[in-house]
Amino acid sequence: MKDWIDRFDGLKRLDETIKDRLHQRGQIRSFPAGTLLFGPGKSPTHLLLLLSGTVRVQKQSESGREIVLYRVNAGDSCVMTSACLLTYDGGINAEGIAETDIEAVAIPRTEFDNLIATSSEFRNFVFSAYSKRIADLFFIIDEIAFKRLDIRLAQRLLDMPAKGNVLKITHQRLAAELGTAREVVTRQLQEFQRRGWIALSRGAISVTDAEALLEISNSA
Amino acid sequence: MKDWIDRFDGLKRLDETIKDRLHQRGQIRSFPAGTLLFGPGKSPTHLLLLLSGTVRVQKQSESGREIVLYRVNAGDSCVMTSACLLTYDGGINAEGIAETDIEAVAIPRTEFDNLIATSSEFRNFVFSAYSKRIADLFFIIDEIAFKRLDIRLAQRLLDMPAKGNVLKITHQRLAAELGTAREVVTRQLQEFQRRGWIALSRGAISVTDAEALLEISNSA
DNA sequence: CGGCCTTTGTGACTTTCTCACTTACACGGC
DNA sequence: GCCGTGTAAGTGAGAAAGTCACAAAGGCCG
Repeated sequence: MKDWIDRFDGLKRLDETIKDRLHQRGQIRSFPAGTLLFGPGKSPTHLLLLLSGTVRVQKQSESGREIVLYRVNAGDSCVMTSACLLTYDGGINAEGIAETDIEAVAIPRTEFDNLIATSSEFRNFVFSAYSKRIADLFFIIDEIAFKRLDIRLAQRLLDMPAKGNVLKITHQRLAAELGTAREVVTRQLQEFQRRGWIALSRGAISVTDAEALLEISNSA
Repeated sequence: MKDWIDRFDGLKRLDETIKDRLHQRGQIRSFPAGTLLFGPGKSPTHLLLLLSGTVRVQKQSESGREIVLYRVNAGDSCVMTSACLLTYDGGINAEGIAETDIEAVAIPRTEFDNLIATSSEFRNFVFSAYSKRIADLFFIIDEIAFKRLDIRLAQRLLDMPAKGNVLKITHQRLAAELGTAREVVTRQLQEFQRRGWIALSRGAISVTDAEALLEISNSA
């Protein structure tokens, strides 16, 4: 696993000296799918740069329901959680979960601080990662507050990673993706099925008319 | 306006040299209430440190509705918008508006970068400002997705700055605070009035039973 | 095959949103 | 004082979304 650095757009242009130090101090780690990377009571101690797999960041509400906030993909970094949640311990109860098996480079906090201080490219990398996350958050606030559920559901069905056109996902999880209740998702899915756009089965949804889904998902 | 620096918790402990530089490079500015500080087409060029007044950051949805994302108060900084939106121009369409007359210290972008590089205290200041904002965003996502409107409305009525117990605010604006529709707010306010908790008049709401509002606002 | 756990399905009801108007208020000009 | 003219607030009807409390499958394992 050499030269993982060049997999990160924002890091390519770092000085050679800095790259060396990153290589030296960053530890490559892997975690199996399902690992809780950080969460209430488990604050992150390292900046994670994702080499492969995806991390899902979600929030539990008091009522036990949950909502997906954003995902970190290969090539992205967990900047927000790492840099941020370190300074502020006032109980952000979001959690990060390895959605697939993942590989990541872990950079210790002190080294992170060091890099920020020495490299303007690295600063750029970090701040633009922040921006992206914040844009994501703004986006989902907008969606939850103002968009119709059928549209959002259709979008998710199209976005979701699928094998062939079959998604392996439960209604419960889809509800968490959208920040709504399971029953609502079930009913909406039934409506889609009734219209012949999808076919439902236990733990899986197969998309039979992606066109139609796309059309409705663009309809606002 | 000397020693504004000490008004910011996170900056008190800066080195004297750094403080001097801040004094030198930061320009004190004031803006009247209603000024658009940044927004679509007006990206921020400075980091603003608020000395007095409050800034409201909100987002317009495509449908024309709006929702308040967070507020920046005296002693806070517009870190998010400044540092962040500079690196990322992918159209974050949030806007910052002076809600009252405000006074702020403006730090040019280059100087900001410089400070980040040289002072670990400043880094801390910035990152913890970020954390706070992000925590705010997580919080409102949670609220919008899961909390009942009557409860949220009651909370806002209590939080809102009031003279005596009269709030000068329109239903429209309250709706934006909560990310909902005006009619919904109107009806809910009527219900509160019917119960004798508030009295409504054009452009103003007077709270007559704060106890009751408090009780309902804690009821979940 | 019979438990047992997870996932789905449903009815009945409440809350919230939307649309399309109507009514009230406030202020400035005449 | 009366009259426009905006802005703010009120309303009815119907649709969408969320809640609650169960009922029915589906799979897996002994």
